[in-house]
Amino acid sequence: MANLKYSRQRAAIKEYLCHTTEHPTADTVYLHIREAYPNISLGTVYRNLNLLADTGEAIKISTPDGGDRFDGRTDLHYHVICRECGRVFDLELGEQHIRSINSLAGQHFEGTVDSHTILFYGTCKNCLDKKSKIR
Amino acid sequence: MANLKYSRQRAAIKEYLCHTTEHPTADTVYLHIREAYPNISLGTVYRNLNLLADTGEAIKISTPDGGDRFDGRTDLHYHVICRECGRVFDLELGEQHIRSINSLAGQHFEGTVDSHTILFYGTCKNCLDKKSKIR
DNA sequence: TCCTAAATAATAATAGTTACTAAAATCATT
DNA sequence: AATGATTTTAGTAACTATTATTATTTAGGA
Repeated sequence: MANLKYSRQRAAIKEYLCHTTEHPTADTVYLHIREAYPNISLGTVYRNLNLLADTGEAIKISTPDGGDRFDGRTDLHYHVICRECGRVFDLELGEQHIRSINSLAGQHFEGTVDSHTILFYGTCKNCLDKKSKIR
Repeated sequence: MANLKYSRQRAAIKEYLCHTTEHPTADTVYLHIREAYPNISLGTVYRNLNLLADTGEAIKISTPDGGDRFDGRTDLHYHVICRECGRVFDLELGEQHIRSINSLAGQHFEGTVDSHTILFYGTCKNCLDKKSKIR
């Protein structure tokens, strides 16, 4: 499965993902990496993002609107989408909660459950502050 | 918001969604409704599915691979995707669990959390049986 | 340095979905 | 039942996100 060769482009993409918390889309990654590698192609970005997701070096987050987003943080955690600004935030509940949600689900399903993703919806601190200023 | 006029096509789509548990994609709905309304167009299906989702008469489920799926069951519940066959199943944990997951998340987030969706991954009973026969 | 496999940029192609428009259907009012 | 304002439709074009193709370049072991 892993006949991977080093590439500057992939290294730059991983580097970027690991140092941002904005959960960028492929296109956002593309626009960013482009500053250092002006001829990088969008296809290369997609291929490497999927590669990183396959090797567990990144996480792909499916959101209902807009394209998929990517996260360089790979420990088990969840995400909150702010309904106001659309930004995606990390949310950590702790492994014991994650496991208990899985087993709870397993008890209610005629089969096995081994993992899950949760997408929370709400309003981020920033947008709450903005709203309270208007009132 | 609601200047809705009746349409046979929308009624048929809702009827179908309410009587199936297969969580069809827009295309699957299209192929089905076509049997009764051979000239219905895919655009009409999409428009009505989104309309039903907007009015709360159906739920739109975003899955990582393939198109969105729709569910005529509108009470709060979750979904399990079988990794083997790709089918989507309903899973009910009960309102108290749903609320407690929301409030737990709220405690770990600098903002407010008002809802969430969970997508569980596992293996359905059918596929477990098939696997055990092979061994 | 040479060679092979992998990665790239550029482009074409695909999937899923939304937008547009003239014609048809709905439905309240006559 | 006919009128008319509004919505919905079918058909089609357009768009967005993503994957596939391919000739060229690059990585890295022998």
